[in-house]
Amino acid sequence: MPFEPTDSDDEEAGRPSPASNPSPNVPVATVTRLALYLRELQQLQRSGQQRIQSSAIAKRLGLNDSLVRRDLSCFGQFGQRGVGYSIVGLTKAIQAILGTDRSWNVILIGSGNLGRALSGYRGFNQQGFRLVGVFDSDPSKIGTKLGTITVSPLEELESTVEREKVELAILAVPASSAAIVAQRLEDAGVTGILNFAPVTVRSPGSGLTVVDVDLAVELQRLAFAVVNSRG
Amino acid sequence: MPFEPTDSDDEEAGRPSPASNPSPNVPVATVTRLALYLRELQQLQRSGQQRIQSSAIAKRLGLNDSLVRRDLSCFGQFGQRGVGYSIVGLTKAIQAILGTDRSWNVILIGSGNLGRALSGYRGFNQQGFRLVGVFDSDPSKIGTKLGTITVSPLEELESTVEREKVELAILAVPASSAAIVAQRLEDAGVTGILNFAPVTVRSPGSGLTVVDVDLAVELQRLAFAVVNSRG
DNA sequence: ATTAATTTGGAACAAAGCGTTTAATTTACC
DNA sequence: GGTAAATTAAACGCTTTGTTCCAAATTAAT
Repeated sequence: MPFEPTDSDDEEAGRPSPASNPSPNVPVATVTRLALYLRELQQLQRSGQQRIQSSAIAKRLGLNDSLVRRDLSCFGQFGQRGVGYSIVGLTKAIQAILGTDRSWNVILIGSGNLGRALSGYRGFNQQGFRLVGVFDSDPSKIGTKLGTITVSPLEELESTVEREKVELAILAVPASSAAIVAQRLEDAGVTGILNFAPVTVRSPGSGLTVVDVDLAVELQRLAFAVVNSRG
Repeated sequence: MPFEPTDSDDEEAGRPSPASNPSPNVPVATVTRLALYLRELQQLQRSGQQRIQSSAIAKRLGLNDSLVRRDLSCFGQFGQRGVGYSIVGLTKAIQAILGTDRSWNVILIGSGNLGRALSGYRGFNQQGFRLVGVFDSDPSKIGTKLGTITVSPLEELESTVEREKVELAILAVPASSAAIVAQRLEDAGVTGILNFAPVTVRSPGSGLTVVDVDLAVELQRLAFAVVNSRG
């Protein structure tokens, strides 16, 4: 009987940290893996396959089958017992979970080396992220083209955010100006920042969400892992 | 009495996963934070400051003081009671922990948009990572300059790794060729790969360490966090 | 039809990681 | 000397994470 309500989560309550975790039931690690499942599924879809089992997904990523199922069952029932998952169905389901079943308007701040590379990154477009503006404060950069997009002066940031309903921004500016630009982005109404600047761009309790990617930190993590693996 | 031996870790033993975690006592999150502490310390050092307290480091990163101290005390005693930490001393200590107290020879595979951006990234050099080669399979790229380095044909990969004692590689090639190149890197003797290709480059149980950075995945995580924050 | 095999769903369990708190120790300053 | 400040180290509890186990559902075969 599948008629029991699924609100078994307030059975033993106890939420000491009400604002710390955005969505209580979902582990952070699950979200990251979901994106990886999506990557594999899209690859399978291109190969023409129709159905897939949790065990096959797990094998491709070196995980346990039940972990895959548990990750998915956090959000609903997407599979068919005895059969498996429809690849297109599961793809759409995961996209809906991640919020990439629609298009996101994104702007890029900083047209240096990294900014130029990011503007041309195909993965963004393929996952529904639409680059609608590139900004820089350097006058010599303004007016130059990055692919099909022309670099605009930083002054036009606010107006573009409003006009294009921009929600996400990619921050690829020097560390020295990152904090100021982040504040302007927040004030302009941007709700999410992918921050490549090697500084802390912390939201002071606001609704701003920041995901940090520090390339030097990643290399340091690699160095540590290498040093501590042989021994 | 501070004379008790500090091997309290085998008191209740139980290591069901012997090869999964390189260094048992150190949480992964600690390593990541260590790199962030280092970032802040280097910034402080440039400002000419001599000493720092754990509470000040914590405040800069939005953390708890005791977490900073506990992270550090995983590896030894670097502070002075009643005083705090010497900035230069702690900087060197963290570098020693991370393995960046020496120079690492690094090669870059792939001279596309992302590869070009990474080759010019100052953060790598500042942390002791020395780029000693850039490789590409595209004949039209070979011979072109990335900063001071000339792009070499992929065929020379193995000889360069041996000659320059290369330990780390940055993989910035298309997904389709990532697995093959990764295998070649491992065979050549590279022990660590920073992988930007959106595919699983898993070591089949070898000594190879891989750190993945998938830019699309990061944006998807951001989208999820944004969607699930307002509610 | 009925049975057997496969596969998901979901609860229960166990362990590890993580962060905070508390007490003890050392240093600096008055 | 005594007090305040700051690190250490251990202990505690909570959260998170991954696995195991069993029930439910579908397909295929007998």
